[in-house]
Amino acid sequence: MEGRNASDHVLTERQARILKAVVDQYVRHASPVASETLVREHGLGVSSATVRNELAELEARGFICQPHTSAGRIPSETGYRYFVQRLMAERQLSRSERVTLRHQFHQVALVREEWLQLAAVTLARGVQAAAIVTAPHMRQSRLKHVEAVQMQEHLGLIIVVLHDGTVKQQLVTLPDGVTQARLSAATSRLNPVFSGRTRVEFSIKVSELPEDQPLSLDETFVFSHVSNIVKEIDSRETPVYHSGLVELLDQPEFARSDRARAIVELLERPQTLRDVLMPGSDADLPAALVDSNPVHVVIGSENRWDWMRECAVVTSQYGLFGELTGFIGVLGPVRFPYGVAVPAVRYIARLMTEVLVNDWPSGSSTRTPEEIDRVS
Amino acid sequence: MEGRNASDHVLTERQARILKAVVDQYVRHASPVASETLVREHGLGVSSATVRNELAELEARGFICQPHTSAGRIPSETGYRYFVQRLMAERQLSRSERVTLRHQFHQVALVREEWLQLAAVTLARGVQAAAIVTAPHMRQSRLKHVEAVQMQEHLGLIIVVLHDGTVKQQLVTLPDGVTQARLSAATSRLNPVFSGRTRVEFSIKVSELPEDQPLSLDETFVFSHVSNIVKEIDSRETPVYHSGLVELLDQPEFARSDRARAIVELLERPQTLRDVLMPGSDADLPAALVDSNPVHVVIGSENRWDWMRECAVVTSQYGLFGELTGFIGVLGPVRFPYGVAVPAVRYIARLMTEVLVNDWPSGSSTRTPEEIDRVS
DNA sequence: TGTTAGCAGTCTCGTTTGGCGACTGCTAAC
DNA sequence: GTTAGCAGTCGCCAAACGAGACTGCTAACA
Repeated sequence: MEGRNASDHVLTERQARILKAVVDQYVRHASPVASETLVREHGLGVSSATVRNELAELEARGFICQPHTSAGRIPSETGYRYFVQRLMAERQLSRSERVTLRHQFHQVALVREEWLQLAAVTLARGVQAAAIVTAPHMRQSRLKHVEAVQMQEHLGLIIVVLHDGTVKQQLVTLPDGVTQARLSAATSRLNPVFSGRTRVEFSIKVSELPEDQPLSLDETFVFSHVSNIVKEIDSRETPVYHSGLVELLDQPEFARSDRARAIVELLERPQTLRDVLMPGSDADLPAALVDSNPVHVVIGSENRWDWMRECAVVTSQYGLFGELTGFIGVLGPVRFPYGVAVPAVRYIARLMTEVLVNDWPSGSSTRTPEEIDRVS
Repeated sequence: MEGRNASDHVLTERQARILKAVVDQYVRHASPVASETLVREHGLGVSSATVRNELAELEARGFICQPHTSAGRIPSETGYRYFVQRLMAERQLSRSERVTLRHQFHQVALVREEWLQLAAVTLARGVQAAAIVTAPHMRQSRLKHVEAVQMQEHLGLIIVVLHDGTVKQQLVTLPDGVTQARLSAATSRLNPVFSGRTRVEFSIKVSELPEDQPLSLDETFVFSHVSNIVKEIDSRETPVYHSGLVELLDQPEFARSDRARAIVELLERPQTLRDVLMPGSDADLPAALVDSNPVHVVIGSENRWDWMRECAVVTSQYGLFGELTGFIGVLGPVRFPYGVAVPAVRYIARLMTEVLVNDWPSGSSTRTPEEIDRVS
């Protein structure tokens, strides 16, 4: 081991070809790859001895390593990282795949739960790994409309509709003598105050009412309940959907039952999943990656948690940035088909943004599907 | 092997004690139990040789078996079945456990999703196995109330409230010129027709309107959308919640990765989960079990599917029978702590029924918590 | 007739051993 | 700089072995 490392200088073209071949081969077959195999299956045009010399060089510089003396080589994390940034061929989705996907997505776009579940299932199947999707979330919910319905003598239902399409209802106990008419009167005066405002904003608005028009008892009753409901929505964690646990368990890395257990435990904990999806601060990333809708790749020990050093994640964000956004990602072993995962995550994120923008009530953008396909 | 079998005659009291000891011991330690161990840890008051003789008898009659010649005994399915029906000591929940549980359940009773998830998590933790819960489901939804809200010029939201507390909304495209006032007019005429009726009933009611008061265009518009929404609810599968996959994977039976895979695949398929929970026809069960809220125990090859012959399930139904019901159950290996699972499932089912009856809008029963505790 | 001690017999499981095969690194020739 | 050839290393696997765990049986005993 000399003091050289990956950043000393770039790889020769042949070294790069060999490294790429090693990664491709290992990702496919999950067992250390031999020099012989490389020349046989990757048409390198040189003998295995030459390849062995190059492999020794690549190993000395930290791109690959040997599990033991007489085994083939496997990529190191440095090797994967170099592969992802410079060598990887992204496998684009075919035109017909994209048409099918868009069709499916728009079809279920209005049922939030199914829509997000579809995204997770699609990603998981496409990449053969576990996919995770968080629901789109507004930093501060804006109200659209409020209804109050009397259901029995003392039982009412308050329904809150948000700008992002969320509908939330809560059963409440009604004071004596409250009727549907009184509830309707209250909501019809409150709705103009609520509409388009966040929780804090409408609290202020109510406190600014002229002294000669204070809220009636009924109105105060509805107002306080609505305020509580919205408060709860704002503080609540967005739901997380996932799919593809089976695909993950099929990978040899998770055949050992303790690893399987760890993965299952991870996927059963929504809070941890959310943490996995949220990238760290973008500050330390090269500016080129930050511009629009970047796809983040985190490999092995680059993860924030030690227990994830055997895993890789590919994540992205979708939606209207700073407004209504969610996260999606795929999770797999470090030996991960990055060339499939990265474009898949990128495309699904674009597609979800498109659906959010065009099919949801608060949408205002008019980008067409064709435009989106062209950039992706 | 002689022609004798379990039903020839009952076991002697000592044989029963020994069988019970074998099951208890095996359920706890998951390894074949030896005659020596039985006398040492279960105070049988006879020598191991005597126990060996009895074990030979029990084996001849099919209650236990040997994995191989020089191993201890493990219960056969017949053995487990006999244990469950005649020997099992049900471990009742303590008073404080029950108080805590009821408190938790009532606290989240109004948020359906959390309530069902809580049931699954509680069961899974209590039994150390996987728990499955289906949402309560009405055979035919009855409407309570309908709202139609204009959100943008051509965008409306139709909100349907059902008797069982379900709220379902759908975005619709509004015809030209429709206003909030016209929508409100339509719903205020339709609500009396809808209220308390099933989908089929209100279709009939509408067709019976006098000729001089036909539905207006707006009313027809709302009516057809409501009809579709309810139709979809009626035909839709109820959601299924589950928990405890990790607990299951910790059992030695599922250490082998192919078995783990099978279980994970099962739990990821809602439709299969529903099938697992629904008991077969009750017709072939002894009448004593059918009376009220029976707990079903299905062991190994008694299951309807061959791939579940390594599993046992303990299930029950909750809710208002024939009206608004759901299913709950726990799933584990055949080596299952039936003595814990059966009372746990029974109690949670009672508790869920209680919550459904007292905290939900359509409730009418007035059974008190104390009464429920007394019978359980 | 039922119970018990003692013992031979059987089978699993963990460990050891040895051979095979898969690669590599090195050397020397081209 | 490239290649053939070869010695050396190590994981993997199957066979062999010994220890340990229980049983079933036999014969003695209450």
